[in-house]
Amino acid sequence: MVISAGVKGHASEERLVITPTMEDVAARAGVSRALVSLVMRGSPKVSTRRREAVLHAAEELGYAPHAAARSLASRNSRILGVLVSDLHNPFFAEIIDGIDATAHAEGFELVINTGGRSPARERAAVTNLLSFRPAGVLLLGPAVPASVISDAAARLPVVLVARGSRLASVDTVQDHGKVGSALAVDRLVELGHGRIAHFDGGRAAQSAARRTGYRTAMRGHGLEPDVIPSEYTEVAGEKAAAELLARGDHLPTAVLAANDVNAIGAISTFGRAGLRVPEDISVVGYDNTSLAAFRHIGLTTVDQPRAEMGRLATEALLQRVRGERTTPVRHLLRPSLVERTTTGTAS
Amino acid sequence: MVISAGVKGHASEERLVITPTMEDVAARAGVSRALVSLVMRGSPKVSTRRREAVLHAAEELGYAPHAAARSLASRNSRILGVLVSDLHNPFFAEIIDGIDATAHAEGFELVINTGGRSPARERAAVTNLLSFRPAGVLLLGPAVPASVISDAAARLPVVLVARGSRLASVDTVQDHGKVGSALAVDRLVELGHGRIAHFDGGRAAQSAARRTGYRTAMRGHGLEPDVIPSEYTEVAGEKAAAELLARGDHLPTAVLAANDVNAIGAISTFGRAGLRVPEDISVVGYDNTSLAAFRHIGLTTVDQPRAEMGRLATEALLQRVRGERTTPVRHLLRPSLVERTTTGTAS
DNA sequence: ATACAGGATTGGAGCGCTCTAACTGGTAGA
DNA sequence: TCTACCAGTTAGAGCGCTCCAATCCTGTAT
Repeated sequence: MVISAGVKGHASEERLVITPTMEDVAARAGVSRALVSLVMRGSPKVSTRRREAVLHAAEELGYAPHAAARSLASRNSRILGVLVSDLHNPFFAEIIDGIDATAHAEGFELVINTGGRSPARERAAVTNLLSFRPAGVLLLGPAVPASVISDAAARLPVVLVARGSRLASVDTVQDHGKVGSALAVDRLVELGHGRIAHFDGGRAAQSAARRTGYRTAMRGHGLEPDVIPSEYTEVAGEKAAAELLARGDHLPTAVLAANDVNAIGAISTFGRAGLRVPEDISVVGYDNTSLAAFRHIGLTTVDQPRAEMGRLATEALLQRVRGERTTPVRHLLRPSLVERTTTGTAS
Repeated sequence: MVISAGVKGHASEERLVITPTMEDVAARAGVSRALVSLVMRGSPKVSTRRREAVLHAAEELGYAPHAAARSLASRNSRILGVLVSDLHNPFFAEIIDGIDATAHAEGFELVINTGGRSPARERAAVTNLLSFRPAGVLLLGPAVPASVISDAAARLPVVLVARGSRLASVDTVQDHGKVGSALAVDRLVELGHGRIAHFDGGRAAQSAARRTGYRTAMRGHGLEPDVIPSEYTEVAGEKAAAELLARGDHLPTAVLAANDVNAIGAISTFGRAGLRVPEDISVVGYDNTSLAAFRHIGLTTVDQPRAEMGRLATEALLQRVRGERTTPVRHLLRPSLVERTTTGTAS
């Protein structure tokens, strides 16, 4: 049986501490640990004299609060978990950019995990994320079954980006693909185009919405839709363009591509075939990736406000975290058309 | 004075616990908390019967260990801190991709922080990162003063990516800019080029190495270096190309641009001036961003293996974390030339 | 001088976990 | 029968912090 314990000691010894604790700062400033805690949390009920003494001591020791200890003791965390289905995809990178800015402005840190496009790995990633007991999580384009999402949502606030949900406990942020396509079609019609083809994105995310929007808009103008199955890649864009060219005469005068990369593929095929863009054929992309902005390319495209999506998702999450809202929010972002040099009046 | 404390109680009550703790699992499995801890850490010294009982109880309760409590108690963490000077830049996004893969394979999680190109914000970000008491930190292209780096390195393993250091306590991972430039020059000379200009990257990172490599290689071939000050942007590339054109006759037959984006700017200016690439002038980029690979662009460029850099950086960091090495490592990655369609024989 | 208010400060318990040392109940050797 | 041993298990302290309640001031009113 230990008789005399209690001599904490290490704080009073003036040896160099590798990673100082609150106790060390308190000893150096000649105050209690609790007071240091108050100062570190910016409490107003500390006298100026003590506050300065504490800050000075902390500075000298190079002290920074231990986040894990802090969140353990306070039973809440300043961490937001982020699951990205694919970090490689710049689309998500730019959304994270928006999340990052908003979260940091509100004093939250990000713990980022990737799913690598595999539902099994994503599931593990979610469990991992939850082990940090974050204040909430943001799932970017997750491929996990809905049950994983509802389980998580039962424990903490969850926001889905680029994926829908019917759960009342989760918020969602997506772009309005139908509107985006319609925007492009409307403008092309305005420019005098009547034969407008659409290269679609196959079974990939958002593809159906864009296709439907295209069809509806065409019919609204009394025009016949002309969908050519394609994919979200450059090669698929080249292939779809080649199919179009193989028709011979009566070519469309404009193409709404599946996305930017697909549009660029189409443009190179048209170019090799001797067609000038936009004089002979107009091309519109989708996403407004940084790619589209290069003068060398100058792609007219539908802008999907990715950073904005990140911001909205984070704000929605923080509202739940703070308990300001319990009803679900469904953000459907309004896309906009960015006109550059690949569109012109119909020939 | 409290006489009878000790009745923790909450574990034995069978009510639904929102976020179960080890205590809850122990109560349900009919064992001690310590045993649950052993099971969760995969200790071999637990009987099969108990192990299964514990895992079963954990499964039923949906229990996952609390990472913060775990790292607080064990005094070490499974977190790696990552500071990105600019998440917006795809160059870093791809490096993070490599870091992410390696770290997760080794069971580490990433806490990512951005500096937003401002040394002051980066400094704050480093402090923030350290508050998580990560096992180590990776600084990607940091702009902070060297003192911040050495302070951090005094506390934990630090690896610098895309920045050099003389500190024995930090490892560095960079690409060998001199070699990359030389590679491009050598190949151009092989193609018969004699007048090769270089648009440089000004004061930005890696710029000096690339410039020096260019100069040395040129002199090695008995050729006169011709450096035109520029920057890592498309606009700067356009401007440098215009300067070149303004010289009138005796134009170079090839240009080694500062980077890919700079090269694309140069190509558009050349194109507008009626020069064909590569028939009239060859252009080589640097970085091999995804941009360069587009067939529409087909840029010949020097490849910098970004994912590989992320992997090497993470491995170096983990070696230090595990105490396997204390001597510094300086990775100088060997770049390679990727030939596409913007280079040809000298006219 | 005495009481009191209210701001400033502090002790101590406890967050969920790990880790050491100690304990348990067999089993085997003397 | 006694001791030794060992795999399996557990109690208890403590990681660095927050938060509550209790205590200590200091100035002002009485």
